[in-house]
Amino acid sequence: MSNSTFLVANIPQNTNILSHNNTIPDSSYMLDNFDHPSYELVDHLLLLDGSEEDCTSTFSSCLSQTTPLSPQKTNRNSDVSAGDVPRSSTIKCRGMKRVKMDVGYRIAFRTKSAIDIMDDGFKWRKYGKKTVKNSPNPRNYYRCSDGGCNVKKRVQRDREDPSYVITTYEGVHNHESPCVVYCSQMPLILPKY
DNA sequence: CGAATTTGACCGGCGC
DNA sequence: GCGCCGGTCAAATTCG
Repeated sequence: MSNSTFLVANIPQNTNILSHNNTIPDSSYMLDNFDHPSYELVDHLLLLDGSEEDCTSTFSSCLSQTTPLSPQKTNRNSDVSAGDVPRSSTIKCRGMKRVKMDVGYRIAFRTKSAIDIMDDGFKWRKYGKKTVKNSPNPRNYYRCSDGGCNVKKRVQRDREDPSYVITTYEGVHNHESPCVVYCSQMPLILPKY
């Protein structure tokens, strides 16, 4: 198996997503602690450098299996929507020059949700929207609105079942989640028994 | 009125 | 080299 992991899980009710620490969370932690009244985490796909897996195709084709797909080259002639998880991302600098760089950490989640944007504790700024080939649903691009934080996420509805939302996080936050900061500043009140 | 979002244009990568 | 496609920029527009 390559350095990617694929898990399928029905997540027990518990705590909020991405509230663990100041980074993209540990996937097992998220799986253990995912909870939100509006969404249900169904699948997640952890992708590290070098993975060539395609989240959308993986999610779409693996709903009934729990083993990882063998890595596949994105093929323009197939019905795979290329680019869900690129091997590396490009960052465009001023003057439309792009600098290729390793993204380091990617993780994709498939959640059943009526809303597109999960409240993960971070503040995101939308910077693009794109209709992708072979998908009726547009893909939305978000960037962490914290200055200096380069984390991005892509949000797209599952092309086979629009009731599912596929969210791909890319990068690691270099700051605390505003939610964590807020909670840590609150006085600790313990219930009396 | 400043911040956030929308959206058309542009760019680079890749396959042919 | 050309065309397709995904990703990003940035001006225009909308929102609070």
